[in-house]
Amino acid sequence: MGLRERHGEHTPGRPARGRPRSEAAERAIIEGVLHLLEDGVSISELTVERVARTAGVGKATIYRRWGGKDELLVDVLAELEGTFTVEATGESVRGDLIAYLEAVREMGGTKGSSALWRTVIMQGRDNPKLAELYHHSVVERRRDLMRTVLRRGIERGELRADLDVELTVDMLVGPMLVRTILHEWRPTPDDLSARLVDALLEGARSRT
Amino acid sequence: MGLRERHGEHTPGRPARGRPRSEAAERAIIEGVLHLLEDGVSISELTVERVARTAGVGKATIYRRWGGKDELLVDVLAELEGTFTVEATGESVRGDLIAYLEAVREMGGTKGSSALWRTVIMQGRDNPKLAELYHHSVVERRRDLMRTVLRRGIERGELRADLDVELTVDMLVGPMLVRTILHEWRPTPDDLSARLVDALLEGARSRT
Amino acid sequence: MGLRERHGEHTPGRPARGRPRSEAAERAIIEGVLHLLEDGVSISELTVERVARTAGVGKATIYRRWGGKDELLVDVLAELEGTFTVEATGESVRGDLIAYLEAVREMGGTKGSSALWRTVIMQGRDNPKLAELYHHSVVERRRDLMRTVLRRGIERGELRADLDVELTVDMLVGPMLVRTILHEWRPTPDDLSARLVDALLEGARSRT
Amino acid sequence: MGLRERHGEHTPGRPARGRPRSEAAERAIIEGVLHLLEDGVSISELTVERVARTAGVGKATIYRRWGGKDELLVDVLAELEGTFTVEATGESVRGDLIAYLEAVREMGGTKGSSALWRTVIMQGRDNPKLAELYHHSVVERRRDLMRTVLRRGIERGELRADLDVELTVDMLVGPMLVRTILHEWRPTPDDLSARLVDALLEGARSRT
DNA sequence: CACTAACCGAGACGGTACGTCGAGTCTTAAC
DNA sequence: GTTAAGACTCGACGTACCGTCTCGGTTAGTG
Repeated sequence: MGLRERHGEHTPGRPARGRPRSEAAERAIIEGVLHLLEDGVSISELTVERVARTAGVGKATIYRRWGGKDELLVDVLAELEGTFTVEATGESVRGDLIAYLEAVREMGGTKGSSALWRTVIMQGRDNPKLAELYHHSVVERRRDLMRTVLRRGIERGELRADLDVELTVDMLVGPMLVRTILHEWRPTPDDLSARLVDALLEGARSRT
Repeated sequence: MGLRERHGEHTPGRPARGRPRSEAAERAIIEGVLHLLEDGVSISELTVERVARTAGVGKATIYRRWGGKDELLVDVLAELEGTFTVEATGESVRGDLIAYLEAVREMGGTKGSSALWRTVIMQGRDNPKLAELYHHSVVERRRDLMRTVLRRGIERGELRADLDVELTVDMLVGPMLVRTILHEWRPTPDDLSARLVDALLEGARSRT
Repeated sequence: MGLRERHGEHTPGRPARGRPRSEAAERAIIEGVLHLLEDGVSISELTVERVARTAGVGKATIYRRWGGKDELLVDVLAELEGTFTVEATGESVRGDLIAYLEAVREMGGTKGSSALWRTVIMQGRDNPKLAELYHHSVVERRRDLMRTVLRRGIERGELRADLDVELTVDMLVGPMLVRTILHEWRPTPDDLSARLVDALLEGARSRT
Repeated sequence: MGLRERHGEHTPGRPARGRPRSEAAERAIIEGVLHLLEDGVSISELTVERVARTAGVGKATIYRRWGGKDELLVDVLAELEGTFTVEATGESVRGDLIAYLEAVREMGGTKGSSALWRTVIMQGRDNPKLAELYHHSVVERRRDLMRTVLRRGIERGELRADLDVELTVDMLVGPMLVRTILHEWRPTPDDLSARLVDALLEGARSRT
């Protein structure tokens, strides 16, 4: 995943010494967190102590792999991210963008996912390295998908040549985040993605 | 403000007895938090214990007014919100929207402000009542300003008659939030507001 | 007792501020330790965590008063020491010495007492200040009683004029310690004190 | 030595198979402990983990030989005990006893020796088997030397015929222990042994 | 000479206790 | 009845060792 295996792992240069780290323990920890989140345990209730108890693991085994709760949660989020897939047909820019936003919407709906998003956003100030790491390996990967779609649209002539790609990505991602994370309680109608893409494509100005 | 003065205050019906609450203490607490935030103290370092020490106040004095750190922070955010003003001339929808977004951008740049935003966002799951309270008295007030502008634009014929107002608000607010809170580190060029409004008005579709 | 009230207690100079320390908590802690010792809990099983649980007290409340388990145990020992009394009639040196040794023997037989003795002896190297404090306020007090008895014996002519008082104290205390602490399992016959005193008085040399 | 080679050693009945235990490792461990003790490391700081690190040995290598820290320390003490020798000429009871006590005094002065004594004393309650083992193989051996000297004195008529040998041993050993272990800080004058023996022989009673 | 069982250092494992910190509540004297 | 101060119980923090287990890699004998 590129996020895990960062903390105190042995350097691949020298030969592996001592008992290797248990993959079973690692899985038990991450799945323990997911299980707790699915049970509606909030982030502040998600103590390292409790995760260890749930996973049937010593606290030290957690701290051996991650520097603390935050780093662990980033990896759990990465685990969820692994399930993120987009079915972009490439037939039209409109279709691809809608497919992408639908995928984002589904992710946001996943149990615990938005709570985790919140946490990583929260940690941005406290732990800049963590935030940067997360953004480079998760956020940027997603944004790149959109950039590719948009650039192809410009090349094909479907989108205006002077389009500000970065700004457009923000205009697609931003509203989706507002709905799924900030105003989680607000309903997200099924055709939200389509309406958002259309609004972006057609513009708000009256054309009489 | 509507947010403060909620917790454990004596009912105005019966006569006030004993020593009245010190307004000086209240100011000292809120300004203590602001001072700490300006000094780069992160939210997790912002303990009630530390706030009390900084403000030269007993912990009980804080708990007498607010239910906990979260409620206190909402009031501090409301304090900041009080400085939020928009100079909307009413001359054109474009100008008003740009003026509004510029005001949002300035708020986001305020020291500690985005950290507080993060916190309230974070608390959404843990403390739904708090989130709701915050949204109704701060967020909705802001959104109402935009709705008014947009509806006036529709009436004037500047905006298309079938415009989805709520969605459009999200498309203006969302990207701004992404910049000022999520990707705080990304540069926010001076003309960002104008470019965002224009992109929204004109649409992305190529018009040959 | 002179041993307690050492750790982090407020200086009597300035006025007492804040909630005073709970004497009930203090009693609960010390009596909790005594209760555990009586239940046959060994010193290494006597964790701070367990004492806190038994006494129904937070760990911090213990650490607020004592620097750690060792200091606490010295105070518990002092508590036991408070029950140490000798019924010396002053009629004869022999009688007084026997009475004293009997008192020592009873103390050693007290549940938990010898375990505590062991601990303090043990800590001698690790924590010299603690050991010194203990010796000055407990051990020396006891030895002084014996010195007085012995000096009175010399004045009366019951004991030889050139008697080495310190050495004689050691010769009385040492064997008793060997029996009650070191070789706890060895039987201590009822007339042990008398035989010890007589052996000391009469000497081992054959007198034909 | 009689103490070592107890733990998990292969039964001599069946043929020895596999790699034999490294004597070098064993020496490294014991000398590691002695080295640490000489460096002023206290018993509570003397963790198995640290001993293993110091000796350049895996923890399992220690646990393969001894059941834990306590058993290891008994063996280290036995190592020291090996240096205990008495030069008893047999010419007079007085001379032999003094020679013996001098040997004890020298042992007590050895670096780390008294700390180890303390430890074994300490463990008496927690680990009775250990204490018994230690007493039978170290303490009793020493005491037997004294019993022999005393009985010879009685036979020769140097000592009174009704002498309580056990009690007399205690009266010789006890004061020496008090000085070298309990009151380690008290000076032990060169002629202490002689004065102690003389006091025991002559008695305290005034003989006018 | 190959086999193989038990050793070796290293270090991860599930635990327990450590001593500290903060949460939110309670109890003083002072005003 | 408030105030600042500082106690209280509770529970999580992150660390250190415990005694055990598991690696890859020796190091004898035996077959």
